[in-house]
Amino acid sequence: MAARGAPKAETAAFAFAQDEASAPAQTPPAVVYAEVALNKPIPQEYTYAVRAEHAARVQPGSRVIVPFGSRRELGVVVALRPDAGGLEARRVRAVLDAPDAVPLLDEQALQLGRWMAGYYACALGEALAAFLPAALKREGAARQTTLIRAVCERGALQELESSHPKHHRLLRLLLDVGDALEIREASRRANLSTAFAKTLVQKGLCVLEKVAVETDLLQTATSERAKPAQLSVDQQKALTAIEAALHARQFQPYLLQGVTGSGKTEVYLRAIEAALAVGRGAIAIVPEIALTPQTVGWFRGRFGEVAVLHSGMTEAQRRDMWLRVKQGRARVVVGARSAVFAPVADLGVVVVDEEHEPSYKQGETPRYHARDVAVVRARDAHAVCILGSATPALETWHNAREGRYGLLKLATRVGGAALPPVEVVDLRNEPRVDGRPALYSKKLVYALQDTLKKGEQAILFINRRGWSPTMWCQACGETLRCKQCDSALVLHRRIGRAVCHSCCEEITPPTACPACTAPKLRIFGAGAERVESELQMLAPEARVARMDSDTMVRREDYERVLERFGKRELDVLVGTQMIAKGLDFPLVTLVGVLDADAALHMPDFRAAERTFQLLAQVAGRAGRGTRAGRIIVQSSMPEAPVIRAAAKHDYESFAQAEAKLRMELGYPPYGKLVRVIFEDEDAEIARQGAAECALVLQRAAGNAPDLVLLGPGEAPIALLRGRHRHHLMVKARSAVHARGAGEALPRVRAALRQWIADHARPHATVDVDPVSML
DNA sequence: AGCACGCCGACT
DNA sequence: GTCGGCGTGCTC
Repeated sequence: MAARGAPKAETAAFAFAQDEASAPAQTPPAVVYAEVALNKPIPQEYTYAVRAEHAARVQPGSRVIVPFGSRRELGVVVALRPDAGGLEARRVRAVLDAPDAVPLLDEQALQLGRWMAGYYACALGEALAAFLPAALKREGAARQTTLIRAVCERGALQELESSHPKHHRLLRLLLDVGDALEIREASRRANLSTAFAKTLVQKGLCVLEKVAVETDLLQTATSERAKPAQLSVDQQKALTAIEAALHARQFQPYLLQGVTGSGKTEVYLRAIEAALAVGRGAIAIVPEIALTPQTVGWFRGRFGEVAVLHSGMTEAQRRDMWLRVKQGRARVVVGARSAVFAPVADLGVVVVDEEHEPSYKQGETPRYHARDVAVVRARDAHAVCILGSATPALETWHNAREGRYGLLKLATRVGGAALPPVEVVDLRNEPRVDGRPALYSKKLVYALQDTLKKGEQAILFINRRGWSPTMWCQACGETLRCKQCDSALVLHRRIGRAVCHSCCEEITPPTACPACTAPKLRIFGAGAERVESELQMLAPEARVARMDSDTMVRREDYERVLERFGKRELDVLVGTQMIAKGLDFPLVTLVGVLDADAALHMPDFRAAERTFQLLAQVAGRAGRGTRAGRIIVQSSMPEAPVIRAAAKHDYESFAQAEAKLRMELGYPPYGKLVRVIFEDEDAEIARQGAAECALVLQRAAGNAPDLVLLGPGEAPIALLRGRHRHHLMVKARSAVHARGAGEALPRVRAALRQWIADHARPHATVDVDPVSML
């Protein structure tokens, strides 16, 4: 909420003196006072006087411009009061402006914001900032956006390569896109500030374009999805339950569990239809990666006026969409994570598709989980919340089992196609190449050749970008690491650079070991780039495309590749996460997972769950047509229970086994986690801060039963962007199961808040219900 | 988070 | 002598 146009030379003292001098004589008196929440990590609201001229426009939920120190800030009014609440009158400053004729946030939004601030331990203003599109968080709504376009040849890259690596990265992105990009968007994608874009313009390599783009990028897409005349028995049952709750105006969360192809989407669409029929609105959130024109098209095709909120849109477009919803011109919203906050009046249905997706957790403040916000929002609105998944998060599974969520199961695939069998290949038994397991097992190679011979298609999945994730020196054993992050650099051959996947920083790969100067670095391991390349050697005649965030720079790239794949102009898709979801091609009869263990090795109690979900999702891509499918999963630990359960498509037995472990260890859903991350440029300060804070928390906890402090210790990513990281974890048994934790946890949280308030360094971040432990 | 104020080291 | 480092404290 940085306000623009702040008076340049005005100091705090000067502004204060001026207010004071003019207040009694000339300024009209305040008619009311406003509590204003600012988007800053200050656990407090501020009181401002409201003069008569602004009174009508200053309501709870209104945005206001206020003086704050020496600056102007945009904040949100969270309450009005008749007096300044015992605050010394001369210390109260006045609201400068109120831009909205009508409050942008309603009472329910403020209530949800308060819940978020309390639950996720952030300031109210930070929570409320999540409700507004970026363009409305700044003073003076932008009527136009600035786009940047590269106007040079690729040759210009070379000059920047070693001297200005950041400019090089940004310019390459722009050249790859080959089109104008919003300046903010381009900078965000290159993980840079907008300053670098401006330098490129100054050098004459790029130009800026001011455009008043108001059109919806995805508007053109309406994909027909035939409305089935008849629902399956399970679908009908689910819908009947949903409609009953909807008509009773009763809060009801549901877990809608069904494998891919079982018809969850049709249930969402009918539920939304039912909400509209009784005059209520609806929100559907889907993982960012699944928010394709096709998905949006299903909703547009059925409902016509659908607002889409998506990160691929410009700020102006998102602002317009948001306002369209606010004005009630669109009653159905489809969007990614942040769309849970869409200002839909009289919400009847909230859908969270693929509710287990970790991307629903926001990585920055406010660190909310969109699925959990959806449930709370539905509760406040007396709405139905539908959480859909084939492989629910264990938390959701548990809630359904305990009866807190209704369970709606879709048992069969529509059309009755059976899930194809999974064949697990033990990589340890494969002949070694260079002392390392081969990338492709013999079984996978044969299956691929067979598939190609039959004119069918295949999908190969590897959960890593780039060519090779490790470059190491045989002489001294060192691996090449990012200086800023300490994580291993990944070789990307196409661009000929070594890239840090943590901070996006990249270097030209050195020819000699930086540590011991031995002349050669060896390459070890594989990413999508290498998988693709090796495939070309194994099956030279195969027409292959790679889909990962390196090759899919533009939205159109993605669409075009899928279109070609659908038209059988391609035989094999190689890709990362990006191809794990949603693809529905009847001629795909083979799915290969090259390294099923990758996710299992993550330092995370959810590693097994992730692995299961990933395998199930990828497996769902095969055999969707009439021909039988095959799934080949390569693993170095095929006896692991997760792999075995995944091979049998047996979610329930996996969930039960996993639940047992979680219960024993007190992890979610049987316990609650709060993670605190301590960061500082100085490793010692980070370490000591963590240790000291841990001690304070331990004291606050006393010897409460069922409340455990884990750590402190180095975070798995111990160095990120030049900041050393330590962390600790508070683990509390769920109140239902525990005695004592109910009181101890709030006590610990209060102590934590206090400690953070008292210490500027190291910087501490609180992550409630963390989803990543890195 | 900014940002101003305030107190100690290497420069014209 | 001063410019500038970043610790500390405040913002209605």
